[in-house]
Amino acid sequence: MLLPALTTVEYKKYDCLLQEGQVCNHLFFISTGYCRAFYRKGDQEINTNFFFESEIATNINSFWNGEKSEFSIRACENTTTIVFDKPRLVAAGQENQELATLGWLCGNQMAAKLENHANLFKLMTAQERYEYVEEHCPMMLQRVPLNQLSSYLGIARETLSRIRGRRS
Amino acid sequence: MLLPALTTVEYKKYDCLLQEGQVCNHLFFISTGYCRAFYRKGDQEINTNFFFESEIATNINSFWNGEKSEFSIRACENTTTIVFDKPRLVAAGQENQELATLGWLCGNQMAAKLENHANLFKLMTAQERYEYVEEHCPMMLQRVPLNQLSSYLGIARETLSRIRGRRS
DNA sequence: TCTCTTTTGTGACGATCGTCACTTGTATCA
DNA sequence: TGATACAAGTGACGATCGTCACAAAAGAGA
Repeated sequence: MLLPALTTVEYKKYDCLLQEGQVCNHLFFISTGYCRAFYRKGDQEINTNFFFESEIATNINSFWNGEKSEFSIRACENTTTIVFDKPRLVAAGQENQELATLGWLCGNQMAAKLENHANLFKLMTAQERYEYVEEHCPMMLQRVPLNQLSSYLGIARETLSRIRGRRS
Repeated sequence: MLLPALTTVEYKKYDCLLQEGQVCNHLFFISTGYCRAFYRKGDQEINTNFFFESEIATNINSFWNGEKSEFSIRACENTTTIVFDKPRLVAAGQENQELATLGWLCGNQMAAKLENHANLFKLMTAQERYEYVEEHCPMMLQRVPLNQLSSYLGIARETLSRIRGRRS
């Protein structure tokens, strides 16, 4: 029942999954690779999220409410995704109760992730935030270049470099 | 169809809607008053969220996944809520497709709120965060005491007091 | 109205972090 | 493999913000 809503799509490094200003009509389930969500602020990019294998990359607001996205999503490696098309997903959801729950599962996962992340800033200092990621998402440190990570953690690239140096 | 799942409950100021360590089995729709969600960190409380009229207060993770809540929710004023009971809500959802969507509407609203909040810290300085709230949630400044607001904005109480002084 | 408590304001000082400028290291690709 | 671009490390300096201590103001209750 789901099959018609699914497509496998490959993105090359730097390719755009979602462009700022567009409406997001897809859920991207990441099979391999990873990607990042970022805002533009003046002449720089601020990373607000990273999506790795088995996570769903999307702009929930844009997807459900049809609003234009304020951020872009780009592949950071060559990335294979399983794309859920919105109209077809909705159609499938009409026929099957189970599929409808996919919607809130997705929102749920996203909310949990965002809440954790927001709390990093309220509960911890810059150094503690780094150590948190070190412990809970070591993969992130291995795969995401430091200059990309810095805006995600709200720390200047130079400071992040020094924090890392301090503890090895 | 929804009626059996609904109860009106009144909470007095300081009353507890959700206790840290408990599983959250309710959605609290706020009719009047407001409440706050907070973590305990050492001997202090860190506010992570405020819920005002027409918003739904809950711990989404705990509600959907049955995990113990890591934070508490307390009334900050005498507060009237419409409580959605989980088992009854699920039962109603079985019979009616429309009701099932309530689940992701709620998660969706929460995710949007959390995302905005997380971005405050990555995109803005302390002063800009204050100005953002001043512009987008002026009610918060009027109703939430400054010492409660400070942890929500990740700013020391004293600094927040000075920021406010600077701009009047 | 008068305590007692809570909230807010203010000064001084130090720690942390951001910024700028530059160097070093590491990919990438013709 | 050499040239170019990108990523990461480093030093110096200043701005911002947190912390501590205390004073003023505002509420709450008897």
